[in-house]
Amino acid sequence: MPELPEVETIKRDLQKIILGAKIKKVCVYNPMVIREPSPPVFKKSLEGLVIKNILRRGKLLILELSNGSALTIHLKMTGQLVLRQKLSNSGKAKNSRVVFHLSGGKILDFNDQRLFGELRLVDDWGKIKFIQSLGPEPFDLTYGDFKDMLFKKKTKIKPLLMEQSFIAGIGNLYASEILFRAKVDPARSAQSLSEGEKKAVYKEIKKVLSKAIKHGGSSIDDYVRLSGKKGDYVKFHRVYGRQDQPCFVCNSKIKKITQGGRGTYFCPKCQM
DNA sequence: AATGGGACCTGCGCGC
DNA sequence: TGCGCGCAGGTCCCAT
Repeated sequence: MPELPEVETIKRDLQKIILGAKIKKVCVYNPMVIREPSPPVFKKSLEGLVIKNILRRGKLLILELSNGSALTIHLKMTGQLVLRQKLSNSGKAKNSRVVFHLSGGKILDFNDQRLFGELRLVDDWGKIKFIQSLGPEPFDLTYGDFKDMLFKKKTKIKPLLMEQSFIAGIGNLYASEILFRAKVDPARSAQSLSEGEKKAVYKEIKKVLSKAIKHGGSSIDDYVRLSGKKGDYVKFHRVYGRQDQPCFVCNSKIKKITQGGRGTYFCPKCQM
């Protein structure tokens, strides 16, 4: 499940491999993932453009193109961007939805089992509603900002960390991991955190995300890097996916609860 | 403002 | 072996 570290990893991989490449041909195998414009216009407009810049905002990838437009890619749950050496006779892999044939013989495959992923071609990516609704990037955040943002927030801290309009880029997995390391109960009301706890959460947001980026993200389920290789951060997970297993710190059983329809993992002793 | 639910999808693992 | 079910979680949307 791609969150900020996974998307950032893909962004950096893309910068090394496809920056400056020309989009020669676009093959659409499932038009459902193209949100705008219509799939035929999407395909026709993209062909011939050069990839000038590659950015990330929250969990969204942004490819700026030579005519000033931008291709945005949201991987949602199961989306993958994979560089293929070659494809089978059908021209696609199992879940290829859109395949970009680039100059230099590079093939970029947008693969997405569950079809939640979204591609858009827009004139001005700053005007995308989703972008405008995003909160600050975690790495741009000062502690003063963060403290102000928590002020009078009654919401539980864990769902709050996942709210993209609050902070951009944190999803279900990293929210649990951050709170474990900060020793904060995920069910606590955000405004009830002590100064020390707020500071701990703030610090762990940056620490966990940057370490995860350093290790190429977390490959559980579908996420892979551009090369098809897995991200390495799973070995640092302390709570995510570990219900009923012993806490690495105190040996208590890790618990799983549901918050806002999502699984939350935590240690009932370390995070009292 | 906060919270809960459903919707969008598919494949997997479970129990029977 | 096979069927049906619940579950995974990013985001939007609606209801309370």
